[in-house]
Amino acid sequence: MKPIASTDPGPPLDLERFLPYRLSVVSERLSGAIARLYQTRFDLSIPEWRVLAIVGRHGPVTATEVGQKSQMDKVRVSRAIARLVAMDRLTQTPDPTDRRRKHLAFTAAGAAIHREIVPLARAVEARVLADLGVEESHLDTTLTALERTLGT
Amino acid sequence: MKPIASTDPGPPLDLERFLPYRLSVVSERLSGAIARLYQTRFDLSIPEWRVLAIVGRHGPVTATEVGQKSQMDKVRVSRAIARLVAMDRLTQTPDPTDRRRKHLAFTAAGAAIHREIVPLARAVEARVLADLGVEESHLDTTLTALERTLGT
DNA sequence: TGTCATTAGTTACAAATGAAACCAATTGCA
DNA sequence: TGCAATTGGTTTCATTTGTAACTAATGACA
Repeated sequence: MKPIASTDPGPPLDLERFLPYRLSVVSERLSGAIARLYQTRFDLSIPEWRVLAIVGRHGPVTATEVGQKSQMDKVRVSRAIARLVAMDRLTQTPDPTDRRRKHLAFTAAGAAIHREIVPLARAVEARVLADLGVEESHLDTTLTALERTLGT
Repeated sequence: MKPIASTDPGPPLDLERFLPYRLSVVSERLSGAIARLYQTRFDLSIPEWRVLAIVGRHGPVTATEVGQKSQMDKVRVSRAIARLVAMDRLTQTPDPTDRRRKHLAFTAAGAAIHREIVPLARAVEARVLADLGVEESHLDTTLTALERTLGT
């Protein structure tokens, strides 16, 4: 009988079986693939993509709202917006009742890009889900559970 | 009957329901929490942590092997190792048969840290899994499936 | 009203990251 | 052998990111 000291590290930890590591690798792969796709095809970064998605889904919004809905901090949001405005994909119109806020809306070019990227995103997602096979059904509930325990 | 043009974007895309986004947010949260933990307690970054885990699990290894086993590119590995060596947590001994390679091993300090961080990592993982409840059982198979389709 | 605290958004600075160039050692092969 | 191609690992440079400080505008409340 081997006594177990309270600091006994136990068996060595297998990185390949460690949940946070696996999650990170998988997420990194998927995001990376999508990032390359949008980068080469639309000169669009992931943060910029998220901003477009939020504007497309929720209409004219402020930077703060974008941040809340996209889980990005305000600096990242600010920079993504700045670039989208510079590329003439978004317009900023000051809120008359609070001149700190600016409402974001698509330009024609922005709307056009949005119309292109949404189906593309769906297609990528659909392909992954199809490849997943039977596990596909569990994925949503598993992610929901993770979001719950990690406090979205 | 509305005809559907081939470019019809369909309903606006909900970021909160978009798989790559959800995966990224969840992974980011978990990794972030762990990163802060290791940073404040051991002055250890995630890449450094991964290197220690690999050395602890696979014994003396080279930088290239670390890269393969931890899914990190060689630059990140090189820098993590450099810092671990500078902090006297790892030793590098040149391979006599190939003087480009250096075998990495723990110093006493490195081994001590490794003994501390592994149980801590397990504890974090265990807490998440416990919080997951019934979904816990699906998580592993779901991740395995994702790894398969995304090509680990 | 006047002032202090808060909020929206930007900027400045430092750290992390990756692509590409790089050096040194080894291998393949004429 | 000798030389080109490859491999292990590091460095350089540009880009991305986050923290903290900042400006401007609004709100709270004496």
